[in-house]
Amino acid sequence: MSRILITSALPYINGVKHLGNLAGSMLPADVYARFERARGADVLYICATDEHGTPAELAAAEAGQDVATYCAIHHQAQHDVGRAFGLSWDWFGRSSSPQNHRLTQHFAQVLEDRGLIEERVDKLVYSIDDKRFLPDRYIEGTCPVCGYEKARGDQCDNCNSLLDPIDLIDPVSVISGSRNLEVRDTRHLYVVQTKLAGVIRAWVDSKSDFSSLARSIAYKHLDEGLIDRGITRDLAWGIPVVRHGAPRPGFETKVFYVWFDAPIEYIAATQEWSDAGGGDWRRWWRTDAGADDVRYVEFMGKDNVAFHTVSFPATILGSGEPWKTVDMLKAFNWLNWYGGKFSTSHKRGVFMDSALDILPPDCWRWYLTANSPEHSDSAFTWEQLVAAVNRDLADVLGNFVNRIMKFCEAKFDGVVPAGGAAGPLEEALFADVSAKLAEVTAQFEAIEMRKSAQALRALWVLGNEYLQVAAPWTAIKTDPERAGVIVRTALNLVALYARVSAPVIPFAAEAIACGVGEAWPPVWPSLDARAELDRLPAGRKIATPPVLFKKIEDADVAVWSERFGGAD
RNA sequence: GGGCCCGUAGCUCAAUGGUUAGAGCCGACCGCUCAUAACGGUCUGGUUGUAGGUUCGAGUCCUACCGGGCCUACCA
Repeated sequence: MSRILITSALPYINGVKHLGNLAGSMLPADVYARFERARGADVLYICATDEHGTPAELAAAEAGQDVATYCAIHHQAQHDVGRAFGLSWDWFGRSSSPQNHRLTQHFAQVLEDRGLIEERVDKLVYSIDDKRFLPDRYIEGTCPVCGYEKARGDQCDNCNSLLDPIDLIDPVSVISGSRNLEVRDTRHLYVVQTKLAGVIRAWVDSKSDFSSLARSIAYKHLDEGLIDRGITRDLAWGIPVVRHGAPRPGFETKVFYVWFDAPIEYIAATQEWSDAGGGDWRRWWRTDAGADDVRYVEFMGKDNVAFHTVSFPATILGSGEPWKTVDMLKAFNWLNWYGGKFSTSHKRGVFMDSALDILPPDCWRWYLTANSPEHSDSAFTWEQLVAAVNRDLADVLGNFVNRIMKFCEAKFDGVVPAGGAAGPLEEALFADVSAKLAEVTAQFEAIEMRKSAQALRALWVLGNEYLQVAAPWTAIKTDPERAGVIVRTALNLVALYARVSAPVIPFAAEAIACGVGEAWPPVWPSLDARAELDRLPAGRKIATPPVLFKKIEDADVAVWSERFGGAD
């Protein structure tokens, strides 16, 4: 049995995620996990909240909570909304877990033992009123190049110059507005990535399954020369910096940088799963404990690629320990909101919790799969959402299931008809379905989201085409046995659709499977349509499920546009 | 500034350098009546951003330009 480890980029703890976060990592990872499980693979799908860093501290302060409480609440909220979307994580962990503390500290220790960590003194801007060092982007001031007054510490949005916050004229803290700032020396740990360039390049060279996007980003950093990375920060919330198990002298008020510990949480979350009785985490992550035959697939937005192709590999390759590394890296672009970005503050865009207020999860899952931003940025529009739900789900799939099951209930007492044999129409159908099954399987296997949806839809369409030509409503009047063959074949199509659609629309698929009395969770079909469309036993009682996909009305769109923005 | 990506039908997107550039949606027409006013069929629709170049052959490769987007390591 093949074993597949799947991770999706860790959603940051800071508030509910929007549809772009879902579309660009968690949803495609879930679709792939469901597909491979149905095929019989041993799948482990791991995700977690990324809980450290300045934004978490600030969000907690704004909410009037201590950081630990804030993170606990929002971890649970993200967990619940993810489950409501049907995300089938085997474990949804927390980067603040004890397991991640231990493992992050372990990696730092091992890297230092191997001479890959150095202490250096940086000059950073300290805000006396905020009582904290300010990350570059939390400082604003006048651009020394062009005079723009709202330049951020790292870059001027007006002239695009890359800046050092120390050079800003009249700097101000974005957090408090305070101008009471000073430059202070601060000591930090650095991973000496310059020593690892050869190892990382050889590793990237060996990853032929990486997308061109992932490879080009990795090579860009390698070609320009890797920069040693600071892996500690002056913060209270995070993983303490220790040495040989004791607080590291001079680092008592510092923690590891969130980007150092977050990817390590992929492994630590698996340990959390393990400790909770899930199984042996080593079989998935240690090549000296059976992880050699694991295929590891990562899903992420393109902003994450450099961290997953350069800095995280630097951590685990630098350790010299036998860790499993990623085999396939699937990177996504952005889902935009009417050409712009999703924005909480401007009330633009739909976030995961409110999305479920207005439509069931399958509608979103289908839309975001069929319009996945996998090869370039894509734009959310209400028009496309309506088309995806009303045309694809309601008219093509939902109506097909409904029309044939209702017909069966009306003419055959809701029982799978017996008797008769497949004729030329069925033979043609078998050939078409076999071809489409092959296409659907190939696209899911290749993790091509849009093409998977396209192929699924083409498979659904075959059902309506078949019914149109076979016309059981005519046959029932003259040749009941022939009508029985048609109904039985079409009901088998219904059952088949439940199985192949399950990765994308699991809730509807389960309702359909239940309606025709089929087992759940589903098993992926073979490519032999003749066999797959002759599975339902004659005489089985079926029950038409309630309307699978309610259509979206113009009035709904008007209300939603008002509530969420867009279309204006 | 550096790097990367994109530009194809009204819209969203396809097309290992190889027939006449294809799908879905939208639109028009025809058919069907089992079904969620649903389904099926036919048709309309293109100087592939612009200008050059390489090639027997270019949407695809090269150059320049125009337009849009992303990344750039301390937001994550």
